[in-house]
Amino acid sequence: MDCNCVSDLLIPPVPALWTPGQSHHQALTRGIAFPDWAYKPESSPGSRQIQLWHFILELLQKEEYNAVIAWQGDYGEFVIKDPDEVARQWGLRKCKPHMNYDKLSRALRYYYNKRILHKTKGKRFTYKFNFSKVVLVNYPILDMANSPFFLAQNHFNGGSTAPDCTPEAIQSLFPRLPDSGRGTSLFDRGTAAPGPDGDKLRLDAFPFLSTGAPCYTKPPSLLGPYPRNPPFDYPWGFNPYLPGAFSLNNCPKLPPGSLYPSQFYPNPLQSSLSQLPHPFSSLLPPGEAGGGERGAAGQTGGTNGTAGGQPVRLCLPPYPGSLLMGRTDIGNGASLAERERGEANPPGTGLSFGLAAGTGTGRQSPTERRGGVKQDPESDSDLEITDLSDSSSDNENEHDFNIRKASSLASRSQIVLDGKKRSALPPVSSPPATAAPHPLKSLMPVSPPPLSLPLSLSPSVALHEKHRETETLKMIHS
DNA sequence: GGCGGAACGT
DNA sequence: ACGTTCCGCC
Repeated sequence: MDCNCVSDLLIPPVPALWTPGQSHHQALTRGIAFPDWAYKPESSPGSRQIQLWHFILELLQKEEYNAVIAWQGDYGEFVIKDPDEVARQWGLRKCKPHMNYDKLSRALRYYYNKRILHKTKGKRFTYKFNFSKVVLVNYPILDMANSPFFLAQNHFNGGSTAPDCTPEAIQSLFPRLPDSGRGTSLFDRGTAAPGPDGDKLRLDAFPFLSTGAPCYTKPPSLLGPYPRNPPFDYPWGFNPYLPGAFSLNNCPKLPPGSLYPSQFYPNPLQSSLSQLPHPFSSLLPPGEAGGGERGAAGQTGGTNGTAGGQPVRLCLPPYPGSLLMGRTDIGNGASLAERERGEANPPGTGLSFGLAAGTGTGRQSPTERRGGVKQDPESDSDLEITDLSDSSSDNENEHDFNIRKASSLASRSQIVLDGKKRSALPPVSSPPATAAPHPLKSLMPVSPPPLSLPLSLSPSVALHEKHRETETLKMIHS
């Protein structure tokens, strides 16, 4: 081919697996680590070209592109500050030298119908991700059943399995996992009629769940959450963005034998999403919702802020109310209100940030960076979204549910936060493991019992987790 | 700038 | 399917 603009740009010469003591630089400079399959050349069998929304997330995640594209405004909202540059980068990625913002934006507009994106009206070059969809579609497998988010989603779907959590959807998230290229499903689908029991997740198909290679023995959602600095704890223990647990932003070095064993492969998208903030932040009083950093930083070019005096990269979308509501972005309370007030977005209302992008050193402009090493997670997460409900119109039942659910969840999070304040969960740097109650577990009394699926990952781990769970419950109830 | 139809490519 | 390219319209 006369176009070599993909492989040499996208496939960084980095080890496929992140392990403690390995590839730290690569991982930490971007605050992420990618699974090996994420580095497959796009020309490799079974691979497909990166999708635009993923590329956008990728840019949003990169510190050096903050002047080009950045989270700004409402939750999931981002601004293309330099449309030409974004288009140029996209053209680079896709070997389309004549790409421009007009064309790119046409592609973005195609996402409207898919509910992946929508336009923030009245704000130039501003779009908004529908993270409830993105996240749900991309992270349904691990611990969703235990999360209020999942419950909410279920609720909205009449108690049936969330449509986006179908085996097909999950399969689509990992189209290039080792077996997928050979047509092996992630699911052992029963030969009988498909159904709730007919589809079993093939855990062994997930490299990060496998037991062969040195690897995290269980997904982070099953581990106790890696201790996060308040207010970034996820009360239900399942962070749909899967941040701190293995986000290298928060745990730059996973000590051997730590709560988080050696390696876990984050989904590249998840890595992007790992920078999302506390989902409940807007439900909490401002003082509890992240220090109010967002309001100041978010609208002022919004690339940086401070936390604890340390420079923190704020490349995060604001509060995911949509997640909480288990609805599309449009369906969440904040966005609904936002729409009603013409999408005006008062900054600083309950918006907070997670910490992201570790080093903060040596920022490069995209221009400086051109020709440099690029990476491409190139996840092929399909986002063909089947949203049974019309996101543009909330019926009263859903609205009512939203309110009830929100208050319920808010109180839950408050409980956890209160508990945290008193019990002083160890910070990120603290010795982990048994001392850290699992926020999800702490919610067990009000949550349905966990499905057996995740716990079956590893008997020993399951036992250990069970033990911890018991311990946690003791703590909570004492 | 933003939208979406249409034809087209891969 | 997912854009890319072009374009008329607002």
